[in-house]
Amino acid sequence: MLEPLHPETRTLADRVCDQIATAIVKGELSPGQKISEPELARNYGISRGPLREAIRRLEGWRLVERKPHVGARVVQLSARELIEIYRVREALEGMACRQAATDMPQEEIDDLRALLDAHEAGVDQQSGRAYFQKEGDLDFHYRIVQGSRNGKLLELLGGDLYHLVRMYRYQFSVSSSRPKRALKEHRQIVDAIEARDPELAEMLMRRHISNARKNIEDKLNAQTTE
Amino acid sequence: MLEPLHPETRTLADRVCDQIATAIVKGELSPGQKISEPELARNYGISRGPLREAIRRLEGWRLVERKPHVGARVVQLSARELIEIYRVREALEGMACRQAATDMPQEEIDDLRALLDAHEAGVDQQSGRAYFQKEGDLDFHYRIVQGSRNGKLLELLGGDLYHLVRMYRYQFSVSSSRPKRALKEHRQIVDAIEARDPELAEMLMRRHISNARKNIEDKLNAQTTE
DNA sequence: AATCTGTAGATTGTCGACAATCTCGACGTA
DNA sequence: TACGTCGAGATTGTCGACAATCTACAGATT
Repeated sequence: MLEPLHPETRTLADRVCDQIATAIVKGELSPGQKISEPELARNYGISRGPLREAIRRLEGWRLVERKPHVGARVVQLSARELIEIYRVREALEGMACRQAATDMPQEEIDDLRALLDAHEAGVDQQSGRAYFQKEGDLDFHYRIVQGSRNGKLLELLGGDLYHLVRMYRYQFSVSSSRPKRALKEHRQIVDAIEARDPELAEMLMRRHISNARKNIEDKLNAQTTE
Repeated sequence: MLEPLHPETRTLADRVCDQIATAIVKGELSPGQKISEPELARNYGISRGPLREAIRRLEGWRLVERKPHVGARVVQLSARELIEIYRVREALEGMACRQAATDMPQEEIDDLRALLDAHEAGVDQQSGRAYFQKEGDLDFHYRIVQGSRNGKLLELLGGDLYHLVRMYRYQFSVSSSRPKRALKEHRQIVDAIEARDPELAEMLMRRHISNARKNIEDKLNAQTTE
């Protein structure tokens, strides 16, 4: 049984969907910007059929909003929505963390510790700082959700919400202005999971995300007030 | 300013998407059944273009699963997935209920009580029993999520999860074999919300959904063991 | 000047046709 | 008989063209 030699087994619409999603997350397509089907089709070198299918899926991921007979626009998340997302994360990831304390295999816990070590090295030195603070943090959270062994949870957090949070981080470029503090909280969480203490693990995760939310709220208030 | 007289302002793909979603939820399209694009297109009297877009969105709603170059199938949710959904609901609706206790307007609380009265009347008499137990219960939960005033929460619970739970109820036709008990729990929840007691409201909702989950687990175990 | 109307252009929605890929049964070989 | 190969048919993926709708600007009217 050979792995697919054909370099592209996935469909055009699938690939373009990922490309557009990345472009939106990284801000190459500005929030609120109108999405012109003919233009995008030319850019990606495909016809409008697959492109429209890709847009339909992005709509499901809440990365674009569509009005019939008018067109699609890149979502523009408000401060309010961002706070809402963090409240949802608090509930969901709190639960994920509790279940991870029960079901996450020791091997994955070890990997998680290794990840944190890498983060620490990245925080100390200037190089790679952006990466570890932006995507690395999400990677940590993602792994814990995986550890919960709850597929629906992974779908929700790893799907819609994950994209939106990544998008927010790139847009506001507020890569967690409290890296050392966050790293310490991460270590506490892993400790609780390894100690197989579900209550503590959930509590720590909720507090961790709650702290992040308050941090954002303060920044947004400062921006608005100044 | 007139409301649209044009009977159908929505797009073909949108309408067909809803039609197919309903058909799946009600079991007219069996779980696991293959979705033939040419056949469905003929049935609904449209071409394959809009149909494919509809399928793409259904895929986002987790009502169908698609494999490239093979086709789409109606999802078939396992007992495990069903339990997972209920655990997610426990976390999310618990939070929704807590926020509803803070932010839900008195007017909506009154409406909610009226809804419960209607349910009680429906439970007593045989007629309409199926409705109140199936959709009525979901209606109750939906309104509380609305009361939380958290848009993301409404998207998550009112989107993917809502469809899947409805689908499960039709498929297994286990319309809550504990209607009186459930109704009593509903009333307690509304009381807690009206008393503006967030902690109690969350706790009661979590226990309510947890009870429903255990109820399902027992039934599934009985089915498997017998 | 401000508002309304109507037309031109562009964009979105829909369709049918063609190409690429998969499915499944027939055939041949060990 | 069991297994692998091959090919016909059907299905999915992609494309370009046409129809329906919206947007924006120019001109007319009060």
